Amino acid sequence: MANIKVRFAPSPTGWMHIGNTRTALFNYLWTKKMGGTLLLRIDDTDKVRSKKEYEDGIRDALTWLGITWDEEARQSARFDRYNEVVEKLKKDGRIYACYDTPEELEFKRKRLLAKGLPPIYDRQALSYTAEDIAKFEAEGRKPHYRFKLIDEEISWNDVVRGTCKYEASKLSDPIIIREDGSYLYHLPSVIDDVDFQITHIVRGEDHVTNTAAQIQMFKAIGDNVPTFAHLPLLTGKEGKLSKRLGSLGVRELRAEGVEAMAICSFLAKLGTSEAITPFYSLADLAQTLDFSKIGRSQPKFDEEELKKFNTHLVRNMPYAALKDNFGVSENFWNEVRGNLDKAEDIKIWDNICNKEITPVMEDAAYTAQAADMLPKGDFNADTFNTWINEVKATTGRKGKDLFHPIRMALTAEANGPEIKTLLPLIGYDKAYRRLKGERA
RNA sequence: GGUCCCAUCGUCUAAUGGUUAGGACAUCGCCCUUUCACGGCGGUAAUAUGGGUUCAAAUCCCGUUGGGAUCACCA
Repeated sequence: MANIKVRFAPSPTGWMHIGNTRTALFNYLWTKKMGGTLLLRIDDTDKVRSKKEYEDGIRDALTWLGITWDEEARQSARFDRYNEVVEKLKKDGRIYACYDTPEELEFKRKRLLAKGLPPIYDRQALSYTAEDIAKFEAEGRKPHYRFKLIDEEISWNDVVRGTCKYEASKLSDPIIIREDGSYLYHLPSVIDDVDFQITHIVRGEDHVTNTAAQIQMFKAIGDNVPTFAHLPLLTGKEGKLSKRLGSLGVRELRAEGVEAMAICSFLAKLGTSEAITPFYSLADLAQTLDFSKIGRSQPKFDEEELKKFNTHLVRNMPYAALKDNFGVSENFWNEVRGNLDKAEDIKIWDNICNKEITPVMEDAAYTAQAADMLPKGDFNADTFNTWINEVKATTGRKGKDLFHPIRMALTAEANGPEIKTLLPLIGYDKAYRRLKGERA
């Protein structure tokens, strides 16, 4: 399987979300594992809905996730090429003009559905007479164009679904050019896949019937049909579909402190027979990619589980994997990370150990007394035990009464890393002053 | 409604005709820890349903039920 080439083809009509990300990720991981190339193709044939801001958003999200691409293409720049192919296909009789209005089509669909029939286009346009067409034109109607499916069985061997078969007669001839002359998704996508020599198409399962129609397009244009891999779609907690818009955005997750590698590790393993475990680089993750381990049923994506997983990943994160070390040392990170919920929470502890805080005084007289017993000089790992034993012996306190006022004075937080490890980080001066109730 | 796909612990899944139905996450308990965690150890917990086929079915076949996709002048 030499020189694989895949593509991620988002349409800039919305933000990157979890479903998109999963598709992009699988494409990316596969190129990394196989040494292939990834094309980022902006599918902006829909001029009305495509927006620069969404396109930028997609790039930002991919970049933040660590998903890089080798080549780039834009469909709106390739209309001349599409026109060329359309001319050929028209000559071949594979593309035909239709004059139905959207209302007429809608009506036909509803009628078929009401009769319990599949809402497939009836191909009335294929039997237009010259008079019919002249009449439509006289009415000022503009044609839209359909791709004519050949009535035969279409089959392919899907990397995740195995052998797939469709009867073309059960499918509608897809509309490929709108009444206003603009292109719809199906054909340009195929032309690009041919021109950019895409070898494998990895996309969501929602595309399987498109694949059937598109295989005929590939054959009509040339002879190279790429290999397909259709990933089962993610569902939401309540079984609702979480595809496309309306599902969770990458930007939101990022803003909530979810690590890029948490998203990638989670999405790469969800729905596979492998355990979801933290990976700290996409390169490592890529080595574990195996399409044969992807199940065929639809996994549930639960945002809460992702967040729990993120916490787990952060608490085990090596210093080297930190994108932003927030100005703390490796030693500091290792001492504190086990208590973090999000990586940026390290700032809270940096603040406590290295900046100024106002102590919380639960028992000022007691902590002041304890302050005077603090060993002078540099603190080390044993300092706490020595000190607390003396405090215990002197005051007769024990348990919560012994520790809690000290923790609150020292850190102003009820929970956190052991005071034993914190004390050397805070140092004598700050510790003494905080125990005395001073801001330090 | 047509077509296609799916159905094992709460969740993701393993077991390709013979297993005490395994693992991971979550959960619960214990240990560690004079906090919260991290970590270690252990427990609870599943083959949707009805028929076949077979000495033997989670596994093969048919039906039912349930879920999803698609059938757009979206991608």
